[in-house]
Amino acid sequence: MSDQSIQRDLKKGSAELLILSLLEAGPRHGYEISKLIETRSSGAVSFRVASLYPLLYRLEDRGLLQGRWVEKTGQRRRRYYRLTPAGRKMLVQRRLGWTAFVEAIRDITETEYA
Amino acid sequence: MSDQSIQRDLKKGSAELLILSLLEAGPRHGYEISKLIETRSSGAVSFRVASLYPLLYRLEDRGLLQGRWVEKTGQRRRRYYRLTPAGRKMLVQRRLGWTAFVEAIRDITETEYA
DNA sequence: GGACATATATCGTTTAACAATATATGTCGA
DNA sequence: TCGACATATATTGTTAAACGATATATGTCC
Repeated sequence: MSDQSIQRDLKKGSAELLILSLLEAGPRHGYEISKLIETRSSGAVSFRVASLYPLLYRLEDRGLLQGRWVEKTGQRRRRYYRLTPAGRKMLVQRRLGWTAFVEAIRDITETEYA
Repeated sequence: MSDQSIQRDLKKGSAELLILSLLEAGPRHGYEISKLIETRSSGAVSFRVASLYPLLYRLEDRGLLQGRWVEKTGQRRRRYYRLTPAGRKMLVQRRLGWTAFVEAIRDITETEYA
């Protein structure tokens, strides 16, 4: 397992939390979400389009997001997503789950020599 | 994506860190590692045997662990694994990578209303 | 008009955790 | 003695999420 695939696997469980969090403050479109993830993490984390767009579709299918096409002159068409009430509830759950998981990893991995 | 599969995916990138960490202090066998993960995390994290044993084989194949069969009367045979020098180096990398990842997630997801 | 950022779409590949199942031994109580 | 349970390792096939690659299309800037 390369460092790269570790990074890939690390992302698997956290992607949903990332998207929901970024939509908490208001609607955003896919490309914007992608760039936010990169810039806020200083490049440490990024999602490829072949991961991000299907993830948005899944979240919409599950009723956590609602998408809306917006077309303006001088811009490519964009699909803006906003959190549904169910999405907000799930965000709360995902934050709790992530915190608990990080704590569990710390409990397991902290050195015994400390 | 169910809560259960999220938990599954969360584990994907962290399993290697867990194993390497638990072998830092000395050799352990697979079943022991499995129980340690459960007890130290108070049941929050556990790996099934169909995940754990193949992972140990992969780590040994990659030269990060070295396994040794130990048979004692009054006990089932056990395979004890210890960290190789390469495994210790990898452990350092995995700790750094995990910390960086957790920080990145925090940077991306922290609420904008704070 | 050429390079690059913006913006979305999708096929096929990879791979790690797991459910299920199997084998085998030791312990403890009824 | 027999059944239940913990200990201990092994393996087959399934599932699902990120990604590489590729595609389409528009806006900007030199």
